Amino acid sequence: MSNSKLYKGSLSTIILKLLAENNKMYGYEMTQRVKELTQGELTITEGALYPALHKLEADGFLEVEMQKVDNRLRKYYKLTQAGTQERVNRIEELERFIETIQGIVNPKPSLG
Amino acid sequence: MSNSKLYKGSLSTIILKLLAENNKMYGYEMTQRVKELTQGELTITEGALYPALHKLEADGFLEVEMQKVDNRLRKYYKLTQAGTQERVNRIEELERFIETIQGIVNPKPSLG
DNA sequence: CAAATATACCTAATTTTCTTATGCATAAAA
DNA sequence: TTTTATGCATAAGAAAATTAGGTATATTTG
Repeated sequence: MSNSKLYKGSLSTIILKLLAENNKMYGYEMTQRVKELTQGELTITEGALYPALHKLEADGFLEVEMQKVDNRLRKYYKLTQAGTQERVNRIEELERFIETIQGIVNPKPSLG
Repeated sequence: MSNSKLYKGSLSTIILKLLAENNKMYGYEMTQRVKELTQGELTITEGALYPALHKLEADGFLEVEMQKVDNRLRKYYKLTQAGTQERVNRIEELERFIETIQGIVNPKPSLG
């Protein structure tokens, strides 16, 4: 039941935000963290996550570091300097969107 | 400058919300209303709007009424009964998304 | 009066960003 | 031993935008 719809365009912002708070994370870890943070409301699918990570890396916002744990390979991502700046922009944009859409969904009556 | 990004998936919710408050509206009017409501922050492009209106109509959520004003044709849309219900669902979904994403962007520290 | 802007609709090509469905591999649990 | 969990990946397809046109009338501006 439930499971909030992921509005297209918000995923990479979520990734940048997670990495800003955790220094380095690997893909699978992100899917689990989002489940925790949202009490299961939001599920990041791997089909969406991995291509998004690759794109952020190609754009120079993330850098990669491989690590073997329990004989399984993990691909750790962390923010580059450009990624740190991009995160600020994206969060700002997301917050502006939320304010903006609340101006439509919960319009304040004009004064006067 | 500015102009908030429209997260993909939110447009039809905006349309349903506008029609719930204005009984009937035509496309061009919606683009202007959104500009007003958001102080120019959000611009609904016609390339996005018209296909979205057609889809909502095809899905049975909107009905159409033509009207000629000043020798120009207007296509007024209004909610059907199904559309009125759909509006409730979509607004709910959007608000759940906003709460959910704020749980990620502004996570509350766990108690204890 | 001519040109630009505003009003009003539309669509087609392309791009972005998902979902769904796979595939591979190792480890732990049932 | 089969399922679930961990961990990566991609490919086909769908959804929903952007961008860039097109048509037509009315109004404003230089």
